[in-house]
Amino acid sequence: MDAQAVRTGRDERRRAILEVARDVFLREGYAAASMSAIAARVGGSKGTLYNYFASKAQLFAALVASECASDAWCGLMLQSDGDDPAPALRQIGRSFLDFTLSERALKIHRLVIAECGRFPELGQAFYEAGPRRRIEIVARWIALLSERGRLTAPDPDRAAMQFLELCKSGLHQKRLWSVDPEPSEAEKDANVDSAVRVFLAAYGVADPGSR
Amino acid sequence: MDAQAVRTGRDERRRAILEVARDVFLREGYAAASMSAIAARVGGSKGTLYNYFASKAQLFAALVASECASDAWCGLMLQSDGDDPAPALRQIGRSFLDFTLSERALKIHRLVIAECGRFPELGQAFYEAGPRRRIEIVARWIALLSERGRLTAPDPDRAAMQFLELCKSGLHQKRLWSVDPEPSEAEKDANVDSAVRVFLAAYGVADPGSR
DNA sequence: GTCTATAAATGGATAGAC
DNA sequence: GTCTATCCATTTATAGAC
Repeated sequence: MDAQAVRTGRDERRRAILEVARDVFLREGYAAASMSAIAARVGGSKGTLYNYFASKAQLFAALVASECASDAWCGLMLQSDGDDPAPALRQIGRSFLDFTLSERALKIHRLVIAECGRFPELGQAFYEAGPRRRIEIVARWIALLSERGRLTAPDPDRAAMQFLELCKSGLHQKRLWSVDPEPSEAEKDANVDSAVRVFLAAYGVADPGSR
Repeated sequence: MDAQAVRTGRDERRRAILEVARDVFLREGYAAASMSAIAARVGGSKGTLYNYFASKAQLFAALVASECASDAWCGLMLQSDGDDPAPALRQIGRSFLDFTLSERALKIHRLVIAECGRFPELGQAFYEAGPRRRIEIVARWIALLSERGRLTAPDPDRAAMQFLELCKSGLHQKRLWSVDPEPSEAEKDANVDSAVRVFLAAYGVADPGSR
């Protein structure tokens, strides 16, 4: 149908605009990014751009919303649910760290934090879609293993938060403040290993068989 | 002397400008803040402003540098060095949390993170003056107690990072993303208490006498 | 040193031809 | 729907009187 073709054509261009807008906003920040620059990089004109998004603020909001909806924003691999918590924790921690230290995650992290004063609802939305979601996934897993008697975590939510923070410890801050270029694989592994050790010292069960 | 009087007059005005600049930059962000607004709020004119700082970027850099030099940026109370680690840890954690969750710390945190792409050396400077300095203070204390046999932390630096991250866990993120208005005293205490528990489970020494 | 006035550029947003 | 051309506000930064 023609209507359908027009619809998909419009959607495609809309997506193209959002893609370019993401690049420009992430690189320049909200205030410094200009609609002119975005229009130029999309290839069209400013008139067309304003036909798709009524204002700069709305374009920015749409961009952040689409980013929230993306599954990539979760960044958590949680497949192994065997009985031994240690290897599963290591895998969770490592996939979390890989995602959370990626250039893409860091940039959007910086941008939303910078602008959540101007757009409070975006900060909230991002927290729910990202950190909060990850905490809940890990908390459910911890609760499950607690029921099975492989962990003793009376407050799974808190334990999950603590574990993820332990995995980040140091590395995320350094990257966020652009001090280190990027941590090595060995550094990441060391962080996760130590996090698992600390976590299990507090929430593990005495298991003489595995020692 | 006249020269001295002129010098202090200049320095005083310079300080006044920096004070206003801090307010404006923290509230608006770098790009959105305008030299006109700063000049107006200082009381003088733009001409005068440019007499003290050659450009917007240099004013911003001077502002951040003065903030780095401020002792307030440390935010760590470390007085009790008795033999029992638990109460000392609680005090360290609580003073750290009070500072790091304060409106002032959060705002400058957001600002520097937002602009460290444009001003990489500022991110570095702030990391050294803030997080890094706190970690070192705590690490030295942990090393001391390890020597005394009250803790078993083979890597004091890592242990210090982990402890501070544990204290923040959850609260700092939520505040940074402007989700929660401000945590209650009870919430802060609960976070620190749990952090101390986890930390001592991993790095404490078996001490039957205190059980 | 400090002011007023202004230059020069760029920003978001819109009008109107096609 | 898309383009060109433009409006109007605002920006950084400077010139020149005092």
